[in-house]
Amino acid sequence: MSVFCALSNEQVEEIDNSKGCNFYNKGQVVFHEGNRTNGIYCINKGKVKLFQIGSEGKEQIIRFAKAGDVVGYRALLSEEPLSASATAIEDDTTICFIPRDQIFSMIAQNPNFNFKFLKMLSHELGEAAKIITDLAQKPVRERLAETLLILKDTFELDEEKNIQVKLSREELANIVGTATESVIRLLSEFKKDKLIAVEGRNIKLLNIPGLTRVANVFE
Amino acid sequence: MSVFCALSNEQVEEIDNSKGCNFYNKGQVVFHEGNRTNGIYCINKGKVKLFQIGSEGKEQIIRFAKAGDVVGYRALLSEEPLSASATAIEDDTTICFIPRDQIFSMIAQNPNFNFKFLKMLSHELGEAAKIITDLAQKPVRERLAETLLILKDTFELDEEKNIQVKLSREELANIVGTATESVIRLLSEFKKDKLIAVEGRNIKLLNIPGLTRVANVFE
DNA sequence: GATAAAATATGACATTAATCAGCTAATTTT
DNA sequence: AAAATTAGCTGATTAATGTCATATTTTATC
Repeated sequence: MSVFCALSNEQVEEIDNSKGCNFYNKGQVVFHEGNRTNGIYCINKGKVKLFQIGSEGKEQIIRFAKAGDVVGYRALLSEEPLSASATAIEDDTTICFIPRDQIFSMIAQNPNFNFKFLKMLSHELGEAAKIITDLAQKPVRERLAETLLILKDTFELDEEKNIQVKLSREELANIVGTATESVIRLLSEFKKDKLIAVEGRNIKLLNIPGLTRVANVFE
Repeated sequence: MSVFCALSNEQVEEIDNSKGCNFYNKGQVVFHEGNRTNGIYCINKGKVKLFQIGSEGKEQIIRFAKAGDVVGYRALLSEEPLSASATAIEDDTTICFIPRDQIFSMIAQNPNFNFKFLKMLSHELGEAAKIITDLAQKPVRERLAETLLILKDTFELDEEKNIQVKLSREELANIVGTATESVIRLLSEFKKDKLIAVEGRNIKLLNIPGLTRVANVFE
């Protein structure tokens, strides 16, 4: 549920008047880690990945955002530089920029909007803690299975159980925190075990309970 | 800087009247992962560790809190169960509980207090993202060096450069995400390289630039 | 202060996963 | 359409780190 559903009609209109929309093709940069931001970005259409560059120059994907999601709010609210870069992972991704003052005045005026932000941030923080525990404790195989399940929850499956996002093997590796080759090998294992079907970048989840077992998730 | 410095004198007094303070000895549980919380916990004195239990029953330390810090706010604000457990890591740790209604009404009444929370949450989220990237990409040796530097920033050094917190090798391993034996071996390596001195649970940082180099941190 | 228990230390070994190399398939560019 | 680039795949090898066994030291308990 978007933070903006907390706004009144007038407030939505106010935002509509001040916001600027931009189009991005796959691979185009929305914002860059380390820069300052002066507002937040709302995904209207398409998908983006948020990632940091580690000390060896390797990309680490922190999270994804899709239509209805907001990115860049962390840096705005903490008044720190952007902690991650964002790039579109689909063509025709449409993103609106809402300037800082708009956001701050609405937080001040509208308690609901404010609580939505508090809730969103604290929820994200809980998700981050789970990821930390998994990265620290689970082997690669389990983390990959879990990543597939998280992608399912984030982007949903179509009628044929395909995860509704297309990622390269390398990008999957950059979520899981492993080498591209390991992802390739493990995906074929999952395929052999009839847990998934793979066609290029299309991944079909054939056996979700099975994947959940591999991921060793119990919630 | 504590969130409470945003409060007026009357508000501080109001909290003082409603809050309940408790004492905890080393090892005692402040709250338990999975439970609901109905307020937040302010550390008055002492130190606590926040941790999750991973799927194999292993503890993963997510963060620490010391006098002036607040814990339990994530679960309160997200209206989710507590994502971590908290236990005291020092004797005579004193913690006050501030009930939910107090907090929510102050957030609503006092924009400064509100922004402090937004800032604290979004800052934490940025720290979590860094930890994720490090866990995913850095080898154990670098992560241990970095952990020592983070402990230094959190708890500071005394006049003799000792980190002002006492942790077991196992606890260090549960921050780094490694085996206790690996921590033991790496600490002796660091000792041999004159980066640190170790006396029981006392760790002296002899060469911070050296440790920074090992941790491969560039900020 | 003796005994038990827990924490720390060390070595040998097993396992996981990264790296490297080479090869094939798929895209993109010209 | 050919050439070039990128992505995906596979096998062999190496390096990192976890596990297990055992010894030693420290701390807690009686």
